[in-house]
Amino acid sequence: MPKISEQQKEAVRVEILNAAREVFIEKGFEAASMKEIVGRSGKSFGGVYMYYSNKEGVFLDLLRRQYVGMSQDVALPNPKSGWDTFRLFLQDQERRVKEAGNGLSPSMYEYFIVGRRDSIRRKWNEERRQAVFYSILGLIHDGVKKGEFNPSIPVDTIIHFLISFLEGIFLESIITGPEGIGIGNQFVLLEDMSRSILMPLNKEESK
Amino acid sequence: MPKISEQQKEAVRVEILNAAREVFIEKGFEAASMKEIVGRSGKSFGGVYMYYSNKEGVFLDLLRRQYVGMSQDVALPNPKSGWDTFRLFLQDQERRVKEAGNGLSPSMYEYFIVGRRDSIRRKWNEERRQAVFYSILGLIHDGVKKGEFNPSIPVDTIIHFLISFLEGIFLESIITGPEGIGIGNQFVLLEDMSRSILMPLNKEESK
Amino acid sequence: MPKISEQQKEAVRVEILNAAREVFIEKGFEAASMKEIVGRSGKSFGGVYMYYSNKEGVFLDLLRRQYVGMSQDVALPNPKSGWDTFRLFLQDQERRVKEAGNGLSPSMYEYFIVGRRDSIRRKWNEERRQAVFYSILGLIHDGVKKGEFNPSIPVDTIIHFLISFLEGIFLESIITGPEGIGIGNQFVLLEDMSRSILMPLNKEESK
Amino acid sequence: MPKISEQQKEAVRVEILNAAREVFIEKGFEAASMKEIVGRSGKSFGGVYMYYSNKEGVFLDLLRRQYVGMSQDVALPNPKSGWDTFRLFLQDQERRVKEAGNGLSPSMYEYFIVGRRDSIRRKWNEERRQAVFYSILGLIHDGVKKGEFNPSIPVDTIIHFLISFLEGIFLESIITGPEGIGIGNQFVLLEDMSRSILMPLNKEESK
DNA sequence: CATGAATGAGGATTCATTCAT
DNA sequence: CATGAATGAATCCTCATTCAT
Repeated sequence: MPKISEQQKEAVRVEILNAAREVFIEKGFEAASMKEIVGRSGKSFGGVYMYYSNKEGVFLDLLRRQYVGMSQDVALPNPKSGWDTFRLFLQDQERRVKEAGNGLSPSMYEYFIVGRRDSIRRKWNEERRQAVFYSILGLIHDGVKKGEFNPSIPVDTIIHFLISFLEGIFLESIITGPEGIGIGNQFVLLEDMSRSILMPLNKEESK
Repeated sequence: MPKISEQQKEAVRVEILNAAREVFIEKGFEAASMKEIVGRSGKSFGGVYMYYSNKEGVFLDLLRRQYVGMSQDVALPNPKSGWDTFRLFLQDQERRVKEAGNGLSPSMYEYFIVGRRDSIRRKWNEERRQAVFYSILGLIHDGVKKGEFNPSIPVDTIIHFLISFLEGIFLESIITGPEGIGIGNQFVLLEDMSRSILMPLNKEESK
Repeated sequence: MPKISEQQKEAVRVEILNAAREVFIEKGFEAASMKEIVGRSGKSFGGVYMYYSNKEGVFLDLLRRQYVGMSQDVALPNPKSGWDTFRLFLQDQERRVKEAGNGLSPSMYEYFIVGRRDSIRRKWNEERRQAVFYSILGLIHDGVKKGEFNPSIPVDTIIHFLISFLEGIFLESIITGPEGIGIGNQFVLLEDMSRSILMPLNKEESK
Repeated sequence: MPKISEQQKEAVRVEILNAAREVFIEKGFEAASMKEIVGRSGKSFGGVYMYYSNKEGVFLDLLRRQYVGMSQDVALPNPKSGWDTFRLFLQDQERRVKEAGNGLSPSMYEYFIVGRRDSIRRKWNEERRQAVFYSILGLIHDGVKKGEFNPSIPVDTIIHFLISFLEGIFLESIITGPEGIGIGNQFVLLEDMSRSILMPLNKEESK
């Protein structure tokens, strides 16, 4: 018979994670200290280590929850047109890009860059990448099924390109700042390109 | 009257930087230790600290020289057509992307991400970004001057977009690895897009 | 009126001790963790601490039971000749020596060595030593009573010597391993010596 | 050009080792803390770690120096009779046994017992054992060469037996204390036995 | 100019024991 | 009686930088 319920455990985890998120956001992964996470969480060292076996464990739970959240957003059934859904996705990304510097993304990039040769970190990154890949794939399939999209080039390439661009503009927003890189204009251009790639028929129709 | 000439000083700096590059590439910025840099350079602590006031100084000199090198490549006068030059630029980038994980880029991203709120690091990043920005701007101006390019959208936006994409694919190559992200295909798509944006008249001419 | 009978209590103790023995054998006394003992016993921290007030308590109960077991073996009435009984004792020791590294002995030696200045541990060691001393004393007295033994030197000295040798060969078996120290030959030599000390008359008789 | 001479380095090492010896003797290997060694040595953490890479390194240097010292004692050329030399060896051991509890031996036994499954520690123990083995072997060979000794049983077995006994009486002296185990009498008995094994001719002569 | 020994605060993590439930 | 979550001091070790020589 557990002494505290799963709900209570979850509540404790959330307390720890909230403290940890603050610290990781302020300091990054490496420079974040367990002492500070422990202090801000109002717990003791032993208390935190009961829930997570090390700093990396705390960080990965934070990442995992973030991506679960994101996937659920996308996974919602949607009655809109394929293109409208795709545009909503882009708008959502634009919004996220603008506040990229204030969230967990910087720590995450640091974590994956520094740990690029560590097999465990690579696996986590792979999962994250797959999640994004399949999210976009779903959007495109949706548009294709609805007869709206007729991609003129392999879908794989389109998605890889989109991911590269999105990762890049995230990174730019983080290190250069959201101002001065014309985020809005970049997304307008991205939308135009996406339209002409996914719906090349429009052009033919306009002939 | 200095006891050793500027040339000798430069030679020492190069020795230090060569050692430092190795260490930064292997360990990243934060995890690189001055002890190892000192050891590999064959110098003493005091010796290294005579030329650079701290680890950051070593790293920044390394970055600076790398970007000076890159800018000079691009700044060479060139007799080719504007589009050919632009394509060469893209090909050069593609090549760099493929070996991004083995160079200084990972350390650099780590450095700028972690230090995104540090004004000194921001300034350095700004310079690096400007260098790339003006390189591309030069390429486009060249094409425009030669009557080949007729950008359909503001040049600023084009460049910001290119930079985002390039930063993104660099990052992907670093953390996910150069295989499995279809670098070649992404660059083909990028070339197509660049052509249709920079030389939209071609389409009309082809009508 | 106790809620659980003494038998039930004993059963719980045995469960705890079985788990504890495993852990102490694997890790030694200091490195053994209560967490692991608790885990393997299938009990809770509170449960274990109800029966033993600390790690030392668990360990000492384990030792105590082991020596009670040993003493009982020896204390059995025996109809054999004094010398045969003595030889059986040596053979039993030889067998134990060969598997010394896999039992509780290493932890025990660790415990008594590290705690050599602790009066409580000294007292326990004294008891253990007395138990062995009187076991051997019994064997010799038996032989003397039966008219077989006629020790040429003080019995005390004989026993101290025997104990030293046995402790030493145990220790050697533990730290150097049972192979390569010629355990069998050592015991043959010990037997020869014992015979010539305990039964010096034989020689004279053989004249 | 080293900043400090090898002699100065050695002096620092000796300072550290003196402090470490005290701490190891008082607390044992595991319980000794680097903090205390650092404190007593009058050095800083970094200072100590410049000379030894970890606690084990300090301890092993201490052991090594002790055994080098012992071997040198024995290695001295000696003009005495073989038996006199052997007796001196036994007397030397007796003296050491009496003060075993106050030296490094307890920590050493702890270290080798706890680490009996660690290949590095085993190797060190093997070396220590070999050193003792060959010391005794030298003594016996000396006596044989001088025509005094004529061992009635294999020399290997004699030495293994001697080592077992010596290890055992050391251990007894440590955990039970030098009083009450009749060290003097044990050594008298050992000497008698050794004589009758190494010089069995005496008996025949006495016939 | 050059050396490299020395500093010491700070890092993550462990674990026997307690006590509110 | 029994639970097991929580405590927090203590562990070893690292490393950028300084400064006496």
